[in-house]
Amino acid sequence: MNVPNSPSVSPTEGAAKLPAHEQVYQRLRAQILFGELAPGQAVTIQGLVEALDSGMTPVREAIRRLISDGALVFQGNRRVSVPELRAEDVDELIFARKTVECELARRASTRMPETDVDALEALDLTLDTAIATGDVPGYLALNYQFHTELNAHADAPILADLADRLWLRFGPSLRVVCGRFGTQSFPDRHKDILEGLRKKDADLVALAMERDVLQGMEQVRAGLTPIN
Amino acid sequence: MNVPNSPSVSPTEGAAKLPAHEQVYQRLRAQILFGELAPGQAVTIQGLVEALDSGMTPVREAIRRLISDGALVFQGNRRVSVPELRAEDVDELIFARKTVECELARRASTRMPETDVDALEALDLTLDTAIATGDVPGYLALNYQFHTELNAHADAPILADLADRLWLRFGPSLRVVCGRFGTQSFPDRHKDILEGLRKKDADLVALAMERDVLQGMEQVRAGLTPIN
DNA sequence: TTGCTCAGAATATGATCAAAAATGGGACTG
DNA sequence: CAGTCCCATTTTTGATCATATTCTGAGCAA
Repeated sequence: MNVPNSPSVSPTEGAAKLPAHEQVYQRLRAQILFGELAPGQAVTIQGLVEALDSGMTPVREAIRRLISDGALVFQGNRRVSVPELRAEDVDELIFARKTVECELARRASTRMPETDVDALEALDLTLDTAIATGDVPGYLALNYQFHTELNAHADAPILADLADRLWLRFGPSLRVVCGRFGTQSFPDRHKDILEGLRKKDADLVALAMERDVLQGMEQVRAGLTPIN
Repeated sequence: MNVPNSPSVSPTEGAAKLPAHEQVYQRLRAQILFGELAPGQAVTIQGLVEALDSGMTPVREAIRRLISDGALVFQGNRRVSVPELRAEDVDELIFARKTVECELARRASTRMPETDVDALEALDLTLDTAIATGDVPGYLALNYQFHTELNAHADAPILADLADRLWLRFGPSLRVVCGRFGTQSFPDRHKDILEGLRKKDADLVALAMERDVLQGMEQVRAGLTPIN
């Protein structure tokens, strides 16, 4: 799931040219999205400076961006931590994801060329093996990638951006769910989505997406820490 | 060792409670939201350091946050500027605002106490005078405040956050429209919204909000620069 | 318990380095 | 001979870091 850091091959272009604050942002973002940082966990600037072997300024900028993303919360005093999801938050996320991601799926169904559907299906097969083998990090990364690539084909950058932000909010909790129940409990609707994409049936895709979102979010709700 | 506590009176200033990067963020955000920065205008760090008489780090962090908000865009090379809205963007914004803000209005209609509806109505009266007198900055600020306070009463922080972000995207363009057509061309639906809030009629509020959003966004669409 | 002190972390500044845009001179072409 | 294009120089701006300053919260003493 990581970007292959091979700056030796392509000297002119590649990940090595990204500024440090961008690299720190991407890494931290991935860590949050895939649950390497637990909900409620404190995040300190100097801790990240040491952990990521970076300077202080890039870390600060990355943290600001992630706070704005809703992926981190600023706790009044100067403390920053990974947010903990509440039951009411899940209701909002369900509504927002249903409307935004269904619309994105609808748009993608009319714009996605056949070859890209093939690629998405191949991705979904890899996802299935990750589920079968209980590979939690792989499952989280591939599931996210499935939805992200679908959204990217909707040709709607603002909506895709909204969807991306929503994922950042429940990413840490999703990981908790997987840790508690395993990957077996995630019967997704990706096959239905793919079928709809092949038929270019927007309604079918939207319906399948709605079910996929609902199933995923109900799992998240079930995995919320009851009170403490 | 410091001088013992005398925090009662501060001799030099009174508003030093917020950290500098927060102050810079609020100011820049307001400038973008209310169109003091034109779409397409370049934003430089050092320019802001001089203009706001601040250090480099606070400006830098504020810019990162605003990029994450979608209020500024990072233009590949290290340049940052105020984004220019395109016709397709308006379509997305219409969809997103309609779904998100209508839901927020729906929720607010069942939760907003009578006294707060009164306050909102008073705000709307001030807004009317701003429209009548052609006070563009006042109109923009009060209109934003009307919607923000309504959203705040929905008890849905995630959705309210999404809505706030959407406003940042079309704020600069809204100012352009006002500069071109004046405030007279904005017949809002606030009266209908208020009526629905009084009756606690969620459907009525949602319908009025949908019309208000549509009217506003169509104005924005009409004011897009048709060049290139 | 209350108040003081102190260690440590966050905030903010300015300097330094690097990169990109702007500028200007020179050569080439019409 | 004039205009234009290209490339090197200059200058502006962004990125990063080391360091000083401020603030928070915990520990200790009365």
